[in-house]
Amino acid sequence: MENKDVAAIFAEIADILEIQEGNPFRIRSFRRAAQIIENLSFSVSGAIQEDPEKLRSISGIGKGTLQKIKELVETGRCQEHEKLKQQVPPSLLPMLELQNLGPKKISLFWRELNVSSLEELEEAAGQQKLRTLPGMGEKSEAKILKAIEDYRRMQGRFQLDDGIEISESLIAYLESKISVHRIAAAGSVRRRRDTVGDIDILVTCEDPQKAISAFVQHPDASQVLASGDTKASIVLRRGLQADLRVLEDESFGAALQYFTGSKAHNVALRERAKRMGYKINEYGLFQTRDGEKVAGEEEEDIYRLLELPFIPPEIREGRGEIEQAEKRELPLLIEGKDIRGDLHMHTEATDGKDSIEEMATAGAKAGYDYIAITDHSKALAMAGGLDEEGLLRQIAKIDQASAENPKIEILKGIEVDILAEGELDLSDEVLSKLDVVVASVHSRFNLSAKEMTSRICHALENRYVNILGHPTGRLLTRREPYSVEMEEVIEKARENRVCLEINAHPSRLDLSDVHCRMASEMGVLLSINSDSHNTQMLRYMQYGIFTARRGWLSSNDVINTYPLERLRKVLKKEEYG
DNA sequence: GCCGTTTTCGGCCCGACTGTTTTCAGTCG
Repeated sequence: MENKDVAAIFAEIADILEIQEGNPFRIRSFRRAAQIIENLSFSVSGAIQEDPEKLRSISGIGKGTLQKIKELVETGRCQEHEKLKQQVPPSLLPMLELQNLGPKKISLFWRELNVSSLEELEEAAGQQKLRTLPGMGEKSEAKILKAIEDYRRMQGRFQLDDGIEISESLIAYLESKISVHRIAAAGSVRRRRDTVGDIDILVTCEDPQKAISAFVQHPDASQVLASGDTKASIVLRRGLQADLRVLEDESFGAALQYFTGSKAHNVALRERAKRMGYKINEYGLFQTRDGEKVAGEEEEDIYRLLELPFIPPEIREGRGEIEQAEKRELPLLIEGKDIRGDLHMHTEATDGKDSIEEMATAGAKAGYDYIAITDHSKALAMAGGLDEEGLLRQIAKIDQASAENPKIEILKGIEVDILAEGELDLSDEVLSKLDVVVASVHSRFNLSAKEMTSRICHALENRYVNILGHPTGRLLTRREPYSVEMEEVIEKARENRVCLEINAHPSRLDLSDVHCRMASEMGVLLSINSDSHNTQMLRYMQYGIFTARRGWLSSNDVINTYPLERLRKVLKKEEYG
């Protein structure tokens, strides 16, 4: 059982308890446990078998949670969860996703009107039955119908690149409409999460009312969800929600801290503040004893007064960053300027658009010392994958291009398919002629976790494999990762001196941040690759760096920050870490 | 359910907006 499965069950327990109006603090504990488990850098099933104390020592995992994890790992079920599922129809739970509808109302509809599914809710609202209940009226009923419609239409989260682009355009729009003092995007966009659920913009300006009205009149706003004195929410045509908060200059830093989150980070920070005799909210840091405001204008001041170094937004996820910061043991996170090359890109030889020379020129322009050309292998017929002969011709072309391009080293590579049983799509003989071998799964995604794990591990045993490409195959917002026991794959990579890829394409970002941290803690090296299919895509590197930072990586964890000579040693497996 | 340099019991982050009220409950972030 993988961490995310265990986490999902705790989250569902919390949902059910919420509808039953159970103790809110108990509910919060289950949610917190779910979040901790999902973010863990080791697998709970391994820990249960080897060292349960490792779990128990985490703040937020107590006796009860540990017992339930143990039960889940050993039996695949948990009695309390099974019992709760009997008491509340599971069809009730998706209703929690509806905007402005929470457990209290859902429970009310269920008790009073026997509404137990989205469809029944829609029917009851259509028949104007909801408005007869206490606290309900005509408007609430209409809102629920709208929320059902939105739920069916909206796909939920958006890719980070879209989130960044939309927030930058909203900022430019506001700057063109009003006299802005300071403005910034907060939330998951600022934390550079792989997907974003909404956009948070903070602004200080001359005239707050004008900011709100300009915002709600944005030409791309399809809906205004709220519009108050200091806060407004709109839904953009693309389906993404955007929130604006208007602030005083003296609170900008506090608001930036507050709205950057994550929620888990803020809760932990507030607990610390409280222990130290302070109170934090979006307006500032205040002394508990006399209410005096001691910080607020700059975000840095808040961390400084709490006796912490500045914590980069990318790692503010409540994954132990505050404790590490307190000990001054946060890693020095990798930065864009550390990258010296790009080890995964395609050309017109297969499904890329540009030539070897054009990719090399683009690499040199990006300031790289080296690139690797890694086209597809023959199993990927759709992409015109290379067979042994084709690859030999490609090798000759790369040598030629390399001779003509003294500015940058062009490494000879391939992205070779991992076939059904874990064998590779090209012979060892031809692979041995290459500098870089990226091995990737592009087919048969539906294997069981066990089969997929052994398939990938088998491929990693090939002595020519250097990098496991996009290790879980996910496509953000479109395709779930295939099931695989990542801890086993990481262990196998370490044994065989293979690196794991962070595929920087914004729809992949795979390895995920959590798995990056797991890999680095287990002593495995990574490579951040753009997987470019044309020269424009080299810029995707930045998204891979965001993911690496979110995974607590420093430049030493990432082989394409190494000078060429050191990189070559790693690729020849003479050196590792 | 979790936690403890005030506590093994009694707390648990906090403020804005909306719709329903006529002082507040529910929801959200």
